Formats: sequence, C-alpha cells, structure tokens
Amino acid sequence: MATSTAAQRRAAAKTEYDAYLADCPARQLLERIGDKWVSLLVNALADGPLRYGELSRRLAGISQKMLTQTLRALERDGLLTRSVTPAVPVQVEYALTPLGAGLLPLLGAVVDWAERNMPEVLAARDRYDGDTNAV
Amino acid sequence: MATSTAAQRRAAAKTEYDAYLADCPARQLLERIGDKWVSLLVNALADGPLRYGELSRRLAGISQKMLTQTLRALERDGLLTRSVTPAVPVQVEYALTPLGAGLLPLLGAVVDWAERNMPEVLAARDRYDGDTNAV
DNA sequence: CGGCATCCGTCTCGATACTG
DNA sequence: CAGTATCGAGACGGATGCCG
Repeated sequence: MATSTAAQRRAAAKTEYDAYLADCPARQLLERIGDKWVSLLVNALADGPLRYGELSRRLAGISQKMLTQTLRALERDGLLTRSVTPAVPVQVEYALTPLGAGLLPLLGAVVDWAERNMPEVLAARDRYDGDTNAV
Repeated sequence: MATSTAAQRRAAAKTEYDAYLADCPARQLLERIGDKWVSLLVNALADGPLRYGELSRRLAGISQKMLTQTLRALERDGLLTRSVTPAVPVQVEYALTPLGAGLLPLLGAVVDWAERNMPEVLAARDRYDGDTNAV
C-alpha cells in the first residue's frame, strides 16, 4: 500500500520526461549552441583555422579553462578538429569540420532574427520593467 | 610603477569583452532559447494558448518555480502574453505573441539540423569516447 | 606555446511549504 | 487554480599555479 505513491509518480514522470529530453536531439543541440562560448568559437573559426593562442586573444574574456573545455567538447562532437604540429614550441590548430561549418547558417539565422527583432524584445522588456515600479 | 599591470589589463579586456557580449543581440537570443525550458514552452504554446496547469502537465518535469520564472521571463520579453480571467477559480492563460511565434521557424531549423546531423555528432562522440580508453 | 589540476565563489535549480 | 517564499544542493565558471 503506497506510502508515498504521489512522490513515486512524480519520480516516474520525471524520469520519463528526462528520458524524453535526453532523447530529443534538438535539445542537445540547443544546449550546445546555447553555451556561452560555443557560438563565438564557431564564429571565430568561420574564416579559417586558428591556433590556441589566437583563439585565446580573439575571445578576449575567456579563461583557458573554458577555452580548452569548449574546444574539447566541440572536438568530441566532431564539429571541429584539433591538429598538433610537433615543433619546438608545440603548435595546435583548430579548424571547423564540414559538420561544424553546417552550424554557421543556423547561427546566421539567429543573428538575423536577433538583429530584426531584438529591439522589440528590448522595448518590451523596458515596458515590463517600467510598469513594475511606475506611478 | 605598475604593481599589477597585467592583471589590470586582463580586467580591462574582460570588461570590454563583457560589454561586447552584453551588446550582442544574438548572444542574448541564444541565451534565451538555449534555456532548458524556453524552447519546450514555446513549442507547447505553438498550437494555441494554454493555462498554467495545462502547461504544468504538458512539461511534466518542470517545477512550479521554473515554470513561473520562465513564463515571466518570456512575458517580459514580449514573447508571450498572460491574461487573467477573474473567475471563481482564477484562470490564467498564456499565449504566444506574434514575436514569440516568430521563434518557431528558428526552433524548427534547429530541430531540422538536429534530426539530420545529430546521428553524426553522436557517432563522433562515441568515437572520441572510445578512443580515450581503447587499446 | 598549449595545456591540466585545483580551489573557490556564484548563481542556477529543484523540493517544499504556504497563500489568495 | 495559480502562484510566492524560502532553503539547500550542485553545477558552472574564473583565477591561479604547475608541467611538457
């Protein structure tokens, strides 16, 4: 007899839902490109391969930790490649794969939408914030 | 002279960068739709307005807190509207605005890309993970 | 040069309990 | 029914120091 059937049902529903979430490829993709640095990194590489240090300078505010972490994640997902040139100072170059380059149109669409509609969003935001403590 | 010029320059660069980030409309948009619940919420409302409870059931795993919080954020941004019908049990309905509905194509594009390319991403991921502790 | 390991603050998120 | 308030856990991200 159900000491806590409600809680169990909650748990079951959650598991079910989490599974659905995990399965959903769109969610995974959104989580990737929604990441703070991913989109910037991909954009930085849009014009061609860059070395670690170049990326570091290009994305000014990023910490080495996040840079490495993000690069690894993208490499893992096959969105970019990492090639090491064994020289005296080691040389590492990152380049977009065709798969990764395929993200550029998506990002472009977002930029496009944003440029056209963000002003309206910002206006709505101001209106909302203004009403809160107006009069 | 300069006790910690390097650190200061770092800070300056970061501030500059953060400002750039904050200004970038695409980033703001990505942060919104990259949110765990936003895309699901928008999708849930794609077919028409829903009430709070209906949304709560529809998105099974979400807590009231996150539901309310996400709804408020989207309302603030003018992506959906909140209409209260003063009845005996209060009735609140949420509906996408045209602006919010404009997100659907974007989301659709993501879903599309994901469905076509996620298998490859997943394959790359397996390969990468496999190599780590292979042989 | 190109990392990796560690520590630590912040901030998000979820569970719970209570209200009109 | 539709929230609000509070609290604690945990993920996330940054700074630092060391290594090949």
